[in-house]
Amino acid sequence: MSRWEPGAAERLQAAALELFVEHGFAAVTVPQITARAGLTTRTFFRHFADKREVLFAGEDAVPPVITRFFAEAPAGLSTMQLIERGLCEVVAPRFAGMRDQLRVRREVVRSDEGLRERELRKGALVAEAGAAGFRARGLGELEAAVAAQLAATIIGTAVARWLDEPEERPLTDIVRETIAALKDVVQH
Amino acid sequence: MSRWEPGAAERLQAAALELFVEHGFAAVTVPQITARAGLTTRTFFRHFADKREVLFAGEDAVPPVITRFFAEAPAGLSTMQLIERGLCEVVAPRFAGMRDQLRVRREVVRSDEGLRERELRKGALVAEAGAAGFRARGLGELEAAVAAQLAATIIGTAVARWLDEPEERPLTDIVRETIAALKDVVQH
DNA sequence: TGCCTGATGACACTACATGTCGTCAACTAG
DNA sequence: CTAGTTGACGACATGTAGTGTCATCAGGCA
Repeated sequence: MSRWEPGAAERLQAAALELFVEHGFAAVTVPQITARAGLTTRTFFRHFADKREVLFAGEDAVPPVITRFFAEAPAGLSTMQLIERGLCEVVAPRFAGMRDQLRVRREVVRSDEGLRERELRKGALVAEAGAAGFRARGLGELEAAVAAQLAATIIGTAVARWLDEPEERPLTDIVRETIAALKDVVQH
Repeated sequence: MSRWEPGAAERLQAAALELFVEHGFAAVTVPQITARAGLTTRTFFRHFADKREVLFAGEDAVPPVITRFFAEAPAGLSTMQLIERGLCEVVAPRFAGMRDQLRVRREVVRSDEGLRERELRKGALVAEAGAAGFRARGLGELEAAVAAQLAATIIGTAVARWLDEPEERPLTDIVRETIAALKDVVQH
């Protein structure tokens, strides 16, 4: 048996989310979180770089997934085909079954400017991984940057709509609708 | 004659930028900034919500400009025409003559994650103003959100390239190149 | 002359974040 | 079986960001 209960980071995340929902992000202090998790303040900052990060841990795993997708994707696909495949086969499945949880989390993030900033930064890191992937496939700097931003726009908009709708339907459907809307906007 | 030297906010901005360039954003404390500007710490936070904001004050003026552009734009333009006009006639001129200054500022922002986050947030606020404008012109929720994100992608990518290039050339040219690249990516 | 307004100074205080050291279970080598 | 090592955590100290509150005083106004 261990000297401490295992899963410190997970306990901190759970305690933090509970408290944020109950009292709002700004009103919750780190000592309150650690008290609920049975740990000390110092330990919180060993697991998370700052108070906001406790809501985003795990998203660091996404960029490597993007990189792997590009490495494994078959050659000969057009940029937009690559985006659609990547979003529908790699990104969207990661959200499956998490809709309710994400809706809760989104309410917390929405309520605080600082959290919104962090969310944007995490998205930018994912987009940067995408841009690197496109460059690796031979796209020019400009085209790669644009393509990655397009992908980020599509998935961001699609997920927002997916969470907004009262009834859940497949995220991949919404991704494809968003791509269609984007093509429509660009073409006219 | 006034009891204090006028232009407190401007002095604080100038002092802050100087110090950030000299020592890096993280290494500079607010008391150091206010000492150079001849003010107190408390006064700094009266003018700027936080330490980062001193680099972004003034960008709050952009969303109203976007809103006005949409109100005054002639009817009958397609979405992409509207984006090109808005970026070339309203947004790009605001950057004219500021290239060297923006390059300095960008180096500072690049060096700090927190500043990058704030920059993304400011961009998101501008994009939201754009989305509202498109909605006001009759676009659906999804199309408006996508269109605004496209505009943000175009201007963001274009400005980055404008600042990267060794020789300065018209930002509007680069905007049009970026739009062309985007259409090319989407069409294939 | 006297009142009001607004920007600033002065001071106190909370919370976030970090550096450093001590502790002790679990693991590892011989 | 033992000695040394590792790693997660607690305990303590400290620095910086950010806020609330009240005092001060030049300039405007009646």
